[in-house]
Amino acid sequence: MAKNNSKENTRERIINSAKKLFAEQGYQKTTVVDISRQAGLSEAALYDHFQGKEDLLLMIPDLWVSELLKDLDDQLFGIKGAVNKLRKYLWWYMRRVEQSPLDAKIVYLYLKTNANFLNTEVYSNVKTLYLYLVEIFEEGRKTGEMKTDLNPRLARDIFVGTMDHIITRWLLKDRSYGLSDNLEAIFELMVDAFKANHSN
Amino acid sequence: MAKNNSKENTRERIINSAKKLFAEQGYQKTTVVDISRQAGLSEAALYDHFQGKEDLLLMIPDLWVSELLKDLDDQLFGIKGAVNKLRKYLWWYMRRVEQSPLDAKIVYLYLKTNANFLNTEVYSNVKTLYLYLVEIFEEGRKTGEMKTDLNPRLARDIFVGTMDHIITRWLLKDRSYGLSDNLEAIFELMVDAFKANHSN
DNA sequence: GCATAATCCCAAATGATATTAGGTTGTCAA
DNA sequence: TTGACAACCTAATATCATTTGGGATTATGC
Repeated sequence: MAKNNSKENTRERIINSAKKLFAEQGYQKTTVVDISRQAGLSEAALYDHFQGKEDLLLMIPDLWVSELLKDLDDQLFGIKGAVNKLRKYLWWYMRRVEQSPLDAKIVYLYLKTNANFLNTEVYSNVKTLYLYLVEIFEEGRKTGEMKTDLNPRLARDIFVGTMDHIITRWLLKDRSYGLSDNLEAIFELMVDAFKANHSN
Repeated sequence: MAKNNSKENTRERIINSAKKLFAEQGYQKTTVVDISRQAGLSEAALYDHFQGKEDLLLMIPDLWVSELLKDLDDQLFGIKGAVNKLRKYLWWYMRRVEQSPLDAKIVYLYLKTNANFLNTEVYSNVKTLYLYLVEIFEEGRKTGEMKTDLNPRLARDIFVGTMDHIITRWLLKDRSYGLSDNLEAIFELMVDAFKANHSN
């Protein structure tokens, strides 16, 4: 239907406008008027599509993280060995962040401060993304590729923490350098924490 | 002087009120009226002491991080070996966070989203805090206690990223468990990424 | 002492901005 | 044709952050 289509179009236009403005000026400094102007609408019309400004903020990364989740299976399919999967995970994720810096900025800088984040669909999807890591570490432990006494959740903390830290700094510094610089070096470093000690 | 003293008192009362409310309800949901009521003042009086709500937000962790910085030298003094210093750093920092959860919450959840964060005194102090880590890693590299080809800045990224991740989760989960649970285990794991391989 | 200035505080505007009310137009199905 | 509904609008209203313009109290200089 043309109607439905136009509605979807408008929704998308609003989301994209908000995404752009939130990422550029920050959540607080962006006004609802800004967003609706950018989308070519009145403020009131925006409220027919979204509950409000905060709702809009939570909506934006929802889509992105869902897509990530959908893609991940594909990306890891057919890769042999825990270390290789882990490497793929890292490069894949960093690339996706680099390709969608606006979404990433909203997730990393604005979402976590929101009191409702933990009740969000996004949060549950992020947890699932991380779950893959735990599984990879478990696989590595079982196959002996990694330490046999490796605690997969602690390993995940190190891995995710390091990724998040690098990403957050990159976002704060306005993406003035390549996100994947030094990535292989840092990967090798981290992996030494997980790998079985071959010389023993 | 009594006057100066009272002024300092009021300033402190305002800061403590704001700290409490920001940490409890979040920055956005806390109003200036809330803060001034809590401090037993009118809104207008608050503006004689601070430039505004945002200024207040940036002021709060300033004090805390300065204190941390002052304390750090003392804490590391007299500890021999890079790994031992690193362990001390981790436990010390986590304890300080546990002791000042309100400050930590503001730094970790609200400050990073602020556009002016990078121009803040806090940011520069945080960088100095991290610099100690780089120095520890350099020492470890030089003495052979750690890998001779260890890149100290990458090692710092892993270390800081992991700490931050653990702290952020703890804060988001409303500090419902001990922050230092599993700390030694995660430390041992991380250190394997940095340590020289003794068997080679 | 006394005038002057400075400090600390307030009640009441002001201004910006999120949100809502109520109405208009256009589309479509019966 | 008409009634319902979708999508949009203009014009309130509500909620704060911030300013204005003092009032009281306390130092400071003479």
